[in-house]
Amino acid sequence: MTIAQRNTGKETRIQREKREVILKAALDVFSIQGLRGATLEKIAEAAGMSKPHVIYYFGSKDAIYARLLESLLEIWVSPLRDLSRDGDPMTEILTYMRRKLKMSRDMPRESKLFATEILHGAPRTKATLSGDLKTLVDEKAAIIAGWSAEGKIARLDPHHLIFSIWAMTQHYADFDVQVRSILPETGGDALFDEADAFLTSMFTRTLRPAKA
Amino acid sequence: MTIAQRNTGKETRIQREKREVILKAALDVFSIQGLRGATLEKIAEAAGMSKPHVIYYFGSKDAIYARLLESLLEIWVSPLRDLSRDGDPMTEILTYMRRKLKMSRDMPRESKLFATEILHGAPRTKATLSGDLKTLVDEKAAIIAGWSAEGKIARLDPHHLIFSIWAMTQHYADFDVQVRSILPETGGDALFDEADAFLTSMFTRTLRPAKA
DNA sequence: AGCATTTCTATCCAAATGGTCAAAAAACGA
DNA sequence: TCGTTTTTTGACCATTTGGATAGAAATGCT
Repeated sequence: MTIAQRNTGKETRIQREKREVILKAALDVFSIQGLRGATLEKIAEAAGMSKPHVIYYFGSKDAIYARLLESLLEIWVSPLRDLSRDGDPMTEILTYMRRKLKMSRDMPRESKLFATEILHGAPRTKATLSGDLKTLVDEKAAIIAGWSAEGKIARLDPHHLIFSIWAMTQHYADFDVQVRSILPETGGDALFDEADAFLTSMFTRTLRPAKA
Repeated sequence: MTIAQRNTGKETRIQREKREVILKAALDVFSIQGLRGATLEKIAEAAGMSKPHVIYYFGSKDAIYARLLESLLEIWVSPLRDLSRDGDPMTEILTYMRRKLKMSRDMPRESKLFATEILHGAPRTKATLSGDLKTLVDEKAAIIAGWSAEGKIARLDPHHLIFSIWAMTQHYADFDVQVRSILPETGGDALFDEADAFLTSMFTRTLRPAKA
């Protein structure tokens, strides 16, 4: 009987650890191969255990994928939550951009997993997108619109501003193969330093309010 | 015997038409489901023919995918080829951005196909990326760097500028599900009109040279 | 130690799927 | 019209793969 079925509520230390290992391995495999391209075999091998063992802990391949996605969504939007009405507008937005960029640098597999999910039509995320995420984005967009109206930053569509931050930062994680194919050989972090400089400059110019 | 095997060199009208139909159907299926998620069955159904018939014309599923990708790459970079040293710098770059945005609007399936390929590590495109594409990008980046040095546009890294155009424009095609989940209901083209306005404004501010 | 529970895997199974084959149907050329 | 070639598909096959089963090994409990 699998643990998923038994599910006595409490989780032992060994269960937590094994699940951890499996999720790590699954992230490696899913992020590159996608849900359909990944096989239980590959995940099991990456996790250093047998295929039935993986099933024992999660019940099904889809369950692992769903679990990864679920725990990811929360982390993924967290930088936006911290954008505060009370801070300096320019600083708040640039800080948000930088935190997203750091996430791309430090969690490229997570970024790719999320990207693949959306790209394929977000079958198991759509509800969250148009629910919690929309609520959050609308809320923060309102803050930005406020700054805009007060003349503290330039007049621009706050939703599209947020999209542009997503697009630009995630690009460096999701399409890193392309980026690195074109750029001269740069060590992992150097690329992100370049990106930081460019994006900081770009968003600074974009946000700077027109002279009154 | 399949046509792919026989391959007498010449292609009849009926062959061209059937291949066309199959490629169209395959694009529909691949762009949403990915290479592994798509099945010959689905492609055949979408093309209105039997599974062996699809094999008859292309030999294998992978061959269809490869063919789609190949013919796509050329189209995909063509707007960049038109960026000319002789034009007005700001106009040239904004025009390039707009053409890319239009491609996202008019060819979202192609955009997603390409995105998925890169996301999964570009296994069959890497050579082209670091070859022809890199050459082209380096060439155009040099033009932009020239404009930059002459003070006709702001000082900025031309490679990252190009990446930013890719990232922003493709975002609206590849992540349209997310974008539309968050934005209030807007008809297909209205979204791209908004995006056009935002991006034009963003890149104008980014590129405008600092006062001498 | 001895029993019960949990952890783990070898083996197997059924469904899905990419692709083959032989033959029917259609199109073509004389 | 009649033989030839091309087009089309139903039936079939081999492999892959997600997952079930049963039992072995380990662990925990008393």
